[in-house]
Amino acid sequence: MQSRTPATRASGRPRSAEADAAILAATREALVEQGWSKLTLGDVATRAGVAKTTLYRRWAGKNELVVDAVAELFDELVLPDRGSLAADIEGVVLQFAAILARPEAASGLMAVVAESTRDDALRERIRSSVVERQKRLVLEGRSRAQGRGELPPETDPEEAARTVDLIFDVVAGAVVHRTLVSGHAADQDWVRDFTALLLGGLGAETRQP
Amino acid sequence: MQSRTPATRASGRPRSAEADAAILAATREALVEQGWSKLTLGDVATRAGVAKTTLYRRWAGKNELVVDAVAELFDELVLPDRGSLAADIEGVVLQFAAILARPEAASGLMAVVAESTRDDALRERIRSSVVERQKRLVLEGRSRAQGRGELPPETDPEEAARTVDLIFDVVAGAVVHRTLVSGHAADQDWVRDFTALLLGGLGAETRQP
DNA sequence: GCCATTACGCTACGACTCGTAGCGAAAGCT
DNA sequence: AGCTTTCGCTACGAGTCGTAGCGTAATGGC
Repeated sequence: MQSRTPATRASGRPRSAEADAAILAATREALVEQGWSKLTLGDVATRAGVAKTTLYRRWAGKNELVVDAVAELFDELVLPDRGSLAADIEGVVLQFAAILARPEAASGLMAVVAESTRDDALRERIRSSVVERQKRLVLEGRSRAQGRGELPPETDPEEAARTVDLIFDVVAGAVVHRTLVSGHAADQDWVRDFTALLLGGLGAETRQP
Repeated sequence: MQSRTPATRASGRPRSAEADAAILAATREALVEQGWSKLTLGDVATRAGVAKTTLYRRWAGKNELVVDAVAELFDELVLPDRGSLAADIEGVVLQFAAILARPEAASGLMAVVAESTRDDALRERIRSSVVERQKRLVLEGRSRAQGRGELPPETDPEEAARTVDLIFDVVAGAVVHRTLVSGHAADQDWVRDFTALLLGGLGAETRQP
C-alpha cells in the first residue's frame, strides 16, 4: 500500500482499515461505471462512505489510488504445477487474461501506465506492486521447467536475467495487446496458439499444427 | 481524419487545412509538456492560434483529438526489403520502437487505449487509424518471407489470418510493454533477442546464442 | 456584384471538479 | 484524566468544461 506501518508513530487514533478497503473497493466500482477519466475522488469518497478529506490524507492523487486499487486484483495470481512448461504457461496466461478482462483492471491499468510515462515515482509504484508480482511467476515457471529438463540450466546469470525480462515483456505485452488494442478475448484457443508460438517459434508455428 | 470530405456540402467557407495541421501539432506539443491528464483543449487552442470553439467544431473531445494527433506519427512506418525475414522483423520493430519512444506517442496512445475500453467508437478509430496501418507491414513481411522460402505458403486462409493477428499482438505488445511498463528502451540488442525468440522459440533462444 | 452558406474569432456563461483550510468530535495510547 | 492523531463536515478560490451568441471572413452560385 502507501505509507503503511508508521513505525515512528504509535499514539493517537489509528487509521481505519475498513476505510482503506472501502475506498479501494469503491475505486474499482467507480472505474467500472465511470472509467478513468470521468472518475472523481469526490465520487469515490461518497461511494466509500468517507469524507473526501480522508481520501486526500491517504493518497496523493487519482493515479496512486488507482494503482493500489488495481494492484489488489493481481493478488490472486498463482502458478499451480500443471506438469509441463507449455501447460504452466497456458495456465498463467489464462489467469492474467482473466484479470485483464475485468473492466476495472483494463481501464485503470492502462491509464496509470500512460500517466507513468511522465512520473517516475508512479512508474516505480506500478512496477513494485503489479509487475514484480507477475515476474516471480515467470522465474518459478522457468525453475520448474529446468527441473523437468525442458529448459537447460542457465550458465550466464546476466543473460538469464535478460531472457526472463524478454519473456515477461512478450507474454504480458501480447495478452495486453490482444485484449485491449485488438479488442478480442485472450481465450483458450488463442492462448494455445500463443504458447505454441512462444515455445516453437515462428517456423514451428506455421510449419505444422 | 474525422469528418473529412463533406461530400454533400460544397458551398460556404471551407475549413482551414492549416488550422487542422496546427491543432494536431499543438496537441502533440502539449502532450509532451503536460501529459494526457493535464492536457486541456483551451491550451491546445491557444498554442495552435485558433479559437477554442473551432476546436470543438472539429473534434468531439480530447480522446478523438489525441488519436488523430498520434496517428500521424505512424505515417512514417515503412518496410524496406532487408533481404531476410529476421532482418525485416528487426527493421520494423526498431521503427515501431522509435515512434513509441517519443513521449507524445507513449502517453497519448496508452491513454486513449485506456479510454477505448469504455468507448467502442474510439476503439474503432484507433484500430483503423493506427493499428491497421501496422498490420499491413506484417502481411507484407510474411509475403516476402514466403517468396524467399523462409515461410511456407498458407493453406487455410482463416488459419493464416489468425496467425497474422497473433504475430501482430506479440510484436506490438512486446515492444509496448518493454517501453512503457518495464521502462527500458527497445534498443538494437533487445530487438535482436526478441527476433531470435520470435523465430526460434523459447527452446532455441535458451539453447544457444 | 450580390447573396446564401459555412467557418472563424471572440466573449461570456453556468456547471463541475479540484485540492485545501478550518473546525469540533471521535478513538486510540500512557 | 491528558495527549495525539484521525475523522467528518463545511466552505472556499481556482481552474476547466462545453456551449451559446454575435459579428466577421471566405467561399460558391446566380
